Amino acid sequence: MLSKKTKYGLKALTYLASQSKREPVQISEIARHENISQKFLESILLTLRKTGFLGSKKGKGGGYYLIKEPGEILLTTVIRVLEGPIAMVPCVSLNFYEKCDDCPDENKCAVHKLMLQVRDSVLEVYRNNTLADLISE
Amino acid sequence: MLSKKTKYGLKALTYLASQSKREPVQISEIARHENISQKFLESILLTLRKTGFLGSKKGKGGGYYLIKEPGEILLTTVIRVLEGPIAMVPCVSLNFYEKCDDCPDENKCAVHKLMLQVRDSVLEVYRNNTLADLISE
DNA sequence: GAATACTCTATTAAACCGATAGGAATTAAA
DNA sequence: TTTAATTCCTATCGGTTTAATAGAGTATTC
Repeated sequence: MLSKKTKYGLKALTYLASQSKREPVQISEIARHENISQKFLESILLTLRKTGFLGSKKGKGGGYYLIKEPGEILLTTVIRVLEGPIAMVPCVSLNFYEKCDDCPDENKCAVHKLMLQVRDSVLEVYRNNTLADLISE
Repeated sequence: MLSKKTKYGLKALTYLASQSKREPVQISEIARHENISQKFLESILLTLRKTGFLGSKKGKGGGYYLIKEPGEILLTTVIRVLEGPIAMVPCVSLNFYEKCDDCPDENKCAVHKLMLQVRDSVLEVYRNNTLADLISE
């Protein structure tokens, strides 16, 4: 299941991407427009800023804005920041690899074999999509 | 993340599938061979029996066994039983569809658009694999 | 009838998730 | 210079899920 954090984060990003101008948009506006709990959204936008997707401006007239072009923001990176590993098991994760406790030999493991395929096919989807692709015309 | 339930279930199924004879295999043997908590595995095998993948025999010499050929067992069905929906959001699920509370229009939703693609690509992987494909030669 | 092994229900501990609270820091405008 | 608006940060909470365990119950074989 996709966490609400990721879901809300993606929605907020696309909302920002669909703005005609790159000017600060307030949390409250995004929350209202996307039906998201404002306080929860706060924490999400904060991590998106700390991880380099958003810029922010404090104080009156402040808000959040994209600091890259939507076409340059790959979904792989967004998902990894918000949701964590793309792989469904750590033993097939590219960025968060961990060996299984059980499982003496990965190459003979059915789960490993299957989840490798899943990882690759999901990864391809994410790699083929930027934020720009998600904005509906 | 894949739950341990699904992981263990898949391992148990492939272990049973790799048996030369379709004779009952005891829970304890599977648990030992795959490094799984026996009690936990018990409940998993029980649901696999109730959902038509396994047969069982009680008493001495009893155990669990496959009741279909490994080549006939699609991963889609196994995953749905053990893990639940394949889709990452209910609004793109084929078998467990639910509308989102937020989100006035699915067709304009970025998350929906993306997760549709993910669902399709994952589904293709599961559809192209049977239990037989997961057994290492 | 005794041993074996599946069946079922209940409980637990830990982890995670979504949401909330409250105040500190910063900025713009009056 | 004061006030209002807004992000920033930390802490916490209730609920749910997960993985595992315990133990009694039931069926079968030898």
